[in-house]
Amino acid sequence: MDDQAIPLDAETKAVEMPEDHREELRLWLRLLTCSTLIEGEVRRRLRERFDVTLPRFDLMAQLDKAPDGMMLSDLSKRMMVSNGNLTGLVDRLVASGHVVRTVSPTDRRAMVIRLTEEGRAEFRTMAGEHEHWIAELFGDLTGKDRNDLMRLLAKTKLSARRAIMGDAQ
Amino acid sequence: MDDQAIPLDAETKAVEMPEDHREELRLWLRLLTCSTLIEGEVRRRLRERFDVTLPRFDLMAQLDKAPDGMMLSDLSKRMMVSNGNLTGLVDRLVASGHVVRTVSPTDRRAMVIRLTEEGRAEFRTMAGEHEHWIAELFGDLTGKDRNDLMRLLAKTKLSARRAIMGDAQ
DNA sequence: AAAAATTATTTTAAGCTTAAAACAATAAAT
DNA sequence: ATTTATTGTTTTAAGCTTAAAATAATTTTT
Repeated sequence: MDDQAIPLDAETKAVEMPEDHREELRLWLRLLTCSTLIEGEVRRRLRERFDVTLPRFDLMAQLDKAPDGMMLSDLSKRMMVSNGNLTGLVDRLVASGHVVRTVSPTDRRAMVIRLTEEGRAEFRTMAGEHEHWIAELFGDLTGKDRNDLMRLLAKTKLSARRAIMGDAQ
Repeated sequence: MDDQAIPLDAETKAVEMPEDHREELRLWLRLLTCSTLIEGEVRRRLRERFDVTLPRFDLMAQLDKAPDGMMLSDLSKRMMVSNGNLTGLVDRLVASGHVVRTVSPTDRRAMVIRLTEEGRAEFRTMAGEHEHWIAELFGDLTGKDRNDLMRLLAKTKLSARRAIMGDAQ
């Protein structure tokens, strides 16, 4: 709409007239700063308090929601990380006794990953504290702030998805 | 304030009465999803289009704003990454001819990192496209959306900082 | 001025992460 | 039924990332 505010003749139109997207850029950088800041602190506390890494915690969080376990490829989609990444992560969590890896009975390619009893118990303890950390980190936001932010981030998520995947699918 | 809505007798008070912070948790996960989604796409396009990694791009973006270069430790603070991380990153950017590393004339401990002419030219090209990608990714947000989101993220950033550093300093 | 503390950077070890290639099993097409 | 394509996982190579320890120079304290 700004483009139409000032009438342009044919010559002026032909000249490269780059739109200014600094506002969107600042928005993106601020979003990134927020998540980096919070993620870094969560990572630090998880290590300090439970000697666990954030990726391990995230993986266990996914499995905690799936009592019957999850396929590695589903984990990959949910966590938005590569399959190869998960292979190593699961290796280490198997080694530490937090999860088990079994071959799917219906598909011999697929691996089903499941929390062990100990893994689940340990995760629940960590998750309890984690929830308080998050509440503390977002503590200055009012209920309305959180609501508004939630809505705007939902819209942002959809916008990004559309830009990434195209409107198709 | 919710705690005071229902009067509790001494006995009830003594029982563990955990507050529910699932709302904040969902907010955090949504924020993280947004930044992971966008960051992943930017990373993918930088590689595809310019064969460059996001950390390299970020480092050059900082240097582009500092014509006289920056100290490694300042870079570290700005980018919110460890010093050790930067040492390797700078190594690789020196090897590819994008930046130069010089000892500070005023402090023999300090390294000043600067873009080369080629590095700056290449960065400017990439930054131009990058700005369009971001605009596209946030394309479904209205001007008001962007404004509101900007404000809420500013508040979130302050809230997180307070929680991390404490009110002091 | 010498000792102690701080600041700036690098090194190290371990783990995280990705993209791309390889492998293996299932599903679809002929 | 065989070929072809797809799907699920692992491996590989390179790079990113951190925390902690080590090194070196500056600043502060005594």
